[in-house]
Amino acid sequence: MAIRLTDVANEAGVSLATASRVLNGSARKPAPEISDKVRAAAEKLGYFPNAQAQALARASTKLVGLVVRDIADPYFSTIARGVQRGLGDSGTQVLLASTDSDPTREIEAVRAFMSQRTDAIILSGSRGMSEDEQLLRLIESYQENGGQVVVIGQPLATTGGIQIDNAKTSENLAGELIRAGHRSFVVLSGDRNLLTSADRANGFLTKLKRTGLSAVDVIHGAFSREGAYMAMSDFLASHAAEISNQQLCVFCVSDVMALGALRAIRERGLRVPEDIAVVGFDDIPTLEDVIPSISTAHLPLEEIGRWAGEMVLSHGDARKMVVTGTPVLRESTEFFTRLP
Amino acid sequence: MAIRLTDVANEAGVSLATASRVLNGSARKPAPEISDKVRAAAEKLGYFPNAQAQALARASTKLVGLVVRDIADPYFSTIARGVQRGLGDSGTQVLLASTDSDPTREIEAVRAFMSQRTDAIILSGSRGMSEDEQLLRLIESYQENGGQVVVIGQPLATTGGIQIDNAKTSENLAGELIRAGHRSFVVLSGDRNLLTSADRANGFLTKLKRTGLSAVDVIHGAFSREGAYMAMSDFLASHAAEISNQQLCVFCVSDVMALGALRAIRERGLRVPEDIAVVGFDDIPTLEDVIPSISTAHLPLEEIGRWAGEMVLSHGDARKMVVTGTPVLRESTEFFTRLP
DNA sequence: CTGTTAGCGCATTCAC
DNA sequence: GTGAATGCGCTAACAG
Repeated sequence: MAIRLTDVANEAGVSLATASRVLNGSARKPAPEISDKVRAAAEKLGYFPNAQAQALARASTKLVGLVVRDIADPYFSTIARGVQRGLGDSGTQVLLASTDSDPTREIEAVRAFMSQRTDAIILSGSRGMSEDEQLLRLIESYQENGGQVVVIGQPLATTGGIQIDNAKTSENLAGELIRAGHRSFVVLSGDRNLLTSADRANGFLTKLKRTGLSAVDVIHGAFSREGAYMAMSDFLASHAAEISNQQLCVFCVSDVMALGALRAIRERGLRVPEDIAVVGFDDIPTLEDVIPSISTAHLPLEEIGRWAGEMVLSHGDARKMVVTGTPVLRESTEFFTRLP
Repeated sequence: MAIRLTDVANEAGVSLATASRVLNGSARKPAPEISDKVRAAAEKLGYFPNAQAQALARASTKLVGLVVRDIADPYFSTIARGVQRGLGDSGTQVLLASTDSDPTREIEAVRAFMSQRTDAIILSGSRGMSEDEQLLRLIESYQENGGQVVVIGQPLATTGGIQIDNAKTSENLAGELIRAGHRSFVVLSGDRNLLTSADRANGFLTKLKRTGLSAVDVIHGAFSREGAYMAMSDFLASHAAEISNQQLCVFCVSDVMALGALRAIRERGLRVPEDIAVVGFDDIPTLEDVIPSISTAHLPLEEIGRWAGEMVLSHGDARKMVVTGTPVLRESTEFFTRLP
């Protein structure tokens, strides 16, 4: 790559220092005439500051790393959009990494971001179990070196971020479903070691218990559309009898899983909500296009991302905020009474 | 940030150069004993190479910039996933920029990437009209300085990339619809200055003409779900008569627009496909969850992204490849004969 | 095979 | 207000 600041300085007949001062904000303001000359030279030569060199000379890189599980998942892509919006025109660039739910890859991503000396790292798809000691240590050392960490989802002791109160949200959601008339629930949860999944499932079960109810069953699948599809298919195959007896309500710990379950239910020739009701969690944009409309717990995903971005900019004083989702009952959970 | 290579070298009692050689691939291999000592020191101190410094000293940054219109749009997020997959474990990091369809922001994104000295830039949401002279000049200067450019969608004279043959794909799609029995078409196109949109609409119209047919109407809306929703709503309101007369088939130049149109149609109380057939373009993953299943032209989005990523790695000899979509007729275009 | 040295491009003290 | 010099952390000749 060519055209260095030195070239611009020469072209303008000034010193390197002066050129630097005019082309980038500096306390000392060069004379207007000089400034114009330098700017003209830069324009003429097509100068572009070398961000790497600047980063080296300054302290900051104006880079923030965003870790997601899968950028093609609407949950994460919506958050990603929010983050970019939150960063606005601050000139901060986003470095993206997808982990595919692989803890190893998550660590690699953080390592890579540390190498890039990103000013901040936004973790949005972390497992969140404290067992990830390696990750925790990594993050701590990043923080010790001045790195900022914003976590979306689980709180992480040493970091700020947007915590999602999954348990409470699920409790509220269960409450609404019960109020709507439902009594027979099945919980479709994700991987057992995914804190998000566990919290949502447990919150739901807690509310049931407190109301004197209990889940007909709690099943597990991968925290994905396919995982839910398979788990639901298995369940339907082995519980045909119970299903025809009553209107079950299946609580899926994420909308993406709800969509997988929905497909399994349909393939089985069952109707939603007449035969089986389905609820999700997250309120991803995709739901707008699904019929029947899917009940869920609404999370302001894009805003959450935006807040994360803004926290980064405001050099987030390790601020923590808590978001509780809002139950939204739609067609997929309309209650039907069965005649015996 | 702390812990430099120098520190590691001191700790290990070797020279800076040696430390560098063992910690990063070099032609010259230090002795095993020395290597172990250095690695141990690095591990102990928690050393992380400073990517900025490395980039400065080497030539390459191992960074690639990805420009999309909106990362929350399934079309782009799927491509983004592909790109990441294509880059695999090459250690190349992805810098993400969203333009919101604003040419200015696209230019800013490219500028930013040039400043970051990304080894390559992948343009996936470009307007593609040659009027963007500013962008073109920018890209040329980037290339002159050794930057690689991969364009997804429109070809761009000086660059390689994955070209999507929108016109031909649309022609084929129209052909299939005609074969299925459809005769009355409406084309719902996007912004007039979006080449992708124009090519798709024109290809479709070309095929109609060649078959002795012509579109009942060609309407325009923003190249988005909302844009399509509004355009379709307007159309339905002002063409009620024609609609009840026959089974129209609405070709939307993208799936996202098809989803918007679908919503407008439903709100109007019309059925798809009985009253109106709907076709999209792209085959975004979202379609899997929509009922009725939407006919479309299938594009291997994730693979396209992957190819782009691979091109970057193989230092893509400005290779160009052309992809033609495959018509996929599903429920949304089932043909119904009207009784007079 | 290992160590020394000179930049990579820029910001920034320090003199003038 | 402007210029010369130093260093950011690292790689790559170049010597030894």
